[in-house]
Amino acid sequence: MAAISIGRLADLTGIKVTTIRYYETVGLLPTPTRTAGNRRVYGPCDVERLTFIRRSREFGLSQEAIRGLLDLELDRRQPCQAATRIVATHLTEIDRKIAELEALRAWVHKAIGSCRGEKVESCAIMMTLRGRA
Amino acid sequence: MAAISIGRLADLTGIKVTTIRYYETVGLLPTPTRTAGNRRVYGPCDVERLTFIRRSREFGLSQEAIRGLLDLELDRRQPCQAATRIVATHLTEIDRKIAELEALRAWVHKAIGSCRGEKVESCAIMMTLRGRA
DNA sequence: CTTACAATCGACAGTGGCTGTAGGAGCAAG
DNA sequence: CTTGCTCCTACAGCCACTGTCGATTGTAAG
Repeated sequence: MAAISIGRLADLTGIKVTTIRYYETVGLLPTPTRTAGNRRVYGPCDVERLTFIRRSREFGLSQEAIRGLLDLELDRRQPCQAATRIVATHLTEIDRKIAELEALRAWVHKAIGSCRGEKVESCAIMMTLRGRA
Repeated sequence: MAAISIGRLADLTGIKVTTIRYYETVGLLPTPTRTAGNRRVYGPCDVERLTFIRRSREFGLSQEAIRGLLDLELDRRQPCQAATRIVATHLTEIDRKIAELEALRAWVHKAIGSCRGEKVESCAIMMTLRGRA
């Protein structure tokens, strides 16, 4: 059998040891078996599952979303609409955040552009922050 | 004297009562005087200061940055380079976040686009999440 | 004056997704 | 046997708040 320690699992997946233990506490990873010396023992399935989690996190998916996708992995013969829905919702969220940041960027950019290097009292940026609008 | 209660201050500035108390604990607002019945009493300066904080938060500035700007407000005759630097740093950070989200968006969009409505096992999105890359 | 109700009080837990710290115990090589 | 690495649990901290609790104070109506 391929017994894998937590450190080895960390190396294999690129997830830190502390984060692996954290994922266990929040239920993203099942509680593993232990050695006589109380060390966690993992197998190939855990490598796959944790890799799936890492990739999902790289996608920016929330733990809740990842939980949903992991549930779908339990029965791979289902149609994949549920998966698509989760990821599409996430895409919408990304678009919303981008739009928010673009608007913010324009505002901050404009404020900086109108500063003429004056004193704090008359600085356009500071005026904007004090302003009533 | 214009004695202002915490609730009135909240209405005047658009900041929640709980948040005002929170700002006091973290030092963004000074500890106010109290009535005989232990209620916080504010004045016009507090309205100005809290408005400044609200506007700065709308800019997306961190508490640390806001603290820096509030310090500058203490001596308004200084040149405003320090203020400009704080806000410019923030702009850079916004740009970085936008770039990050754009890249993420492209990746997620591509993954969704390649899904052909199959079963979970063969779904392109799920394959991507399982993948070794 | 009483009663009802709104406003306020302090303290502390929870959010998400981890990271960091403290103080140990297990285990292989030299 | 000792050194040095990995691993263990438990808990605090990050950010910027929000929510909850029961207790107290202020105020308007009856």
